[in-house]
Amino acid sequence: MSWTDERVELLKKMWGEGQSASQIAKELGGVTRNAVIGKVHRLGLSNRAGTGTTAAAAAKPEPKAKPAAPKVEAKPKAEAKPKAEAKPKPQEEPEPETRVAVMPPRAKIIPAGQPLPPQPSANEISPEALAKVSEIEKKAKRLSLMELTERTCKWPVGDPATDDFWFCGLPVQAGKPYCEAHVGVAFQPMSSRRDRRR
DNA sequence: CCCTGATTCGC
DNA sequence: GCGAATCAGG
Repeated sequence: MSWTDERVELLKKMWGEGQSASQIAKELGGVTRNAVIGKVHRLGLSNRAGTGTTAAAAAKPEPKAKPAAPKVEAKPKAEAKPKAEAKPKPQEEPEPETRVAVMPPRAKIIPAGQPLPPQPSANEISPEALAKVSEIEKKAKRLSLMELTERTCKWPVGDPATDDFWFCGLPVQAGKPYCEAHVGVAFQPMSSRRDRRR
């Protein structure tokens, strides 16, 4: 397969949308994610706004290899811009807090004598997410605490005080503590806080 | 172990 | 220019 205009265009589009290289490769077909990444670099559109990976490591090559490269590398580079240099960037805050963290079902610890706090956000989880969870819990591996590993979902199910307690144990993804379904419950997009008459 | 992107270098 | 191999991080 070669990089036709169409394919490059799709690559640019998807990359711009934040799709991963592997996803793009899958979509394009006939290429590996390495090919996609290589192309992305050649196109010069590498760094997307911080894709959480090796930005730092990228900046420090040459642990070995490449012996001689006596580049004179003089860089006068008198880049004088006549006007309009200042980039209007008052918007510095990258965290529009589109998500609301909801605590996992832990044992209720309520201060004695206190009325129940209104629990502003710990309720009203989207029906889809809940359905997904009930569905997923059928497939759950029901691991015990000691069976949990780095890549098993640590979502607790049941009452810790009884035998009927276990952890989901399904595969987690990319450093998250929970499986896909439980991540969906733990991190609610604020948009899902739709008004639901109670 | 799964994933991510980055870099190198023979082709 | 291409991309597999490798690296580095989550």
